[in-house]
Amino acid sequence: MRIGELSRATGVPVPTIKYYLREGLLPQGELSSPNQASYGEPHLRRLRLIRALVELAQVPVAQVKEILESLDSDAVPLHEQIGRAHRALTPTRKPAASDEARAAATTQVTDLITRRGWSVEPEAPALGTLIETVAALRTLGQDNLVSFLDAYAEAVERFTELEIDAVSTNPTRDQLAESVVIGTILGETLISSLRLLAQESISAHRWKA
Amino acid sequence: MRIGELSRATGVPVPTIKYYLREGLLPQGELSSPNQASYGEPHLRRLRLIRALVELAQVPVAQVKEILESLDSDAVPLHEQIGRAHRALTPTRKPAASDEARAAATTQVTDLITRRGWSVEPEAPALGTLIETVAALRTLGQDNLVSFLDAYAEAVERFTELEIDAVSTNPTRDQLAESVVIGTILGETLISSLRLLAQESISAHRWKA
DNA sequence: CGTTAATGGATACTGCTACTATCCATCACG
DNA sequence: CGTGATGGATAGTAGCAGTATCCATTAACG
Repeated sequence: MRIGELSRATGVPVPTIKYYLREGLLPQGELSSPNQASYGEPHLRRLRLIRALVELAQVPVAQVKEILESLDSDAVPLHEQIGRAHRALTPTRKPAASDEARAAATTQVTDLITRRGWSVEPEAPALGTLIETVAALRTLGQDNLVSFLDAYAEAVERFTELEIDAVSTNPTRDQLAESVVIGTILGETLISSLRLLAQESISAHRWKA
Repeated sequence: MRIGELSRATGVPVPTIKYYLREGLLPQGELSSPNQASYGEPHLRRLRLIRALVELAQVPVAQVKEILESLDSDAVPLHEQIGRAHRALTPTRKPAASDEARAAATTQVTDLITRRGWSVEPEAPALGTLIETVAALRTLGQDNLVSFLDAYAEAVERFTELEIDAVSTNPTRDQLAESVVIGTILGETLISSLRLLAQESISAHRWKA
């Protein structure tokens, strides 16, 4: 397959594919002559994955690169691969909430984690986001929403477990890792759309006319 | 309150506040002289909301503006207000999936909606995203994840209902609308962090060393 | 009452991201 | 042999989210 066919098969413009090659998102094709390379099935799959992450899930290109690198490093254990992907997904945010608000949110969140028996290391990237979010919700006067933390956590735990079971049927380690990452990222887009639809439906029943 | 105090109270730099004023995200303060304006409690709340949406939820400034406008238009019915916010949140995406893939995804999604008895208009902004996501998942060979659509939908429906009940305790219509919008957007950040944590925990139990 | 610092308003500039566009020296194919 | 595509390099672009600068006031302190 040459670059043009790759482009036709996916709808991605040739210059964009060249850009992904430059950035190292897409591995180089095999060179048969100084200006002739051939791409295979893996390139096609990879390119589709890139587009799904960039377009649908709105993941920045730089982070897609990190995620793909974590997928390709099959020397490291699976749990660590997932950790890297998580880190790539979580922007390091400077603390915005006030100190008191964050302190309160921190205890609430750690309590929740203890209550659910989750084993989460204190440097988990998502922890900071969760704490800041809880703090922000309180500061914005939405304490009643915060009171659902447990309900959210339970629901999330339930289907994350389902998801990991499903994904565990993958034959090879590589495919398993890929499924986890795709599931994490596209799963989020999925859930978020479902949420909007559910909301629209409920809002229609409750408040329409 | 003058702009400097607003800045000190929120940690947002003065030039940034000026920028939000320029862009119409933040209403003008009351002018007492040609170069002296005073801002009140509402401005403070509004500014905090803007920062939460921009920083935590990563909503683009232009869309925050639309969302705030939908909140401020209290002449229109609540359901329509929510619809506008949803529209602001959903980027109009050009179809990326192949026609067959999208057709299949479309029937699957509409079936789901019928099954759940949701009332969703066909132009609902989230519908397109959901369909494209399902199509992408199939194209990427993740059919087993798609098989959870129903489980996701059920869980989502359950806590969306809870959420709306909670939010309905708000005394005024304005506050209700604001709560719905904050809940929709920050709730998503919340769920997404919880999901990462749950995943980390389960992955630790299952695959660590 | 004079001086210093802050303010509102306008305009310009910056850094970053995700591409596009252009060029050019090969190749492949009819 | 000519035409069009290719790989590779370099340069340019549009949009976004602020920053920076300037200016003519005005507030606040000593």
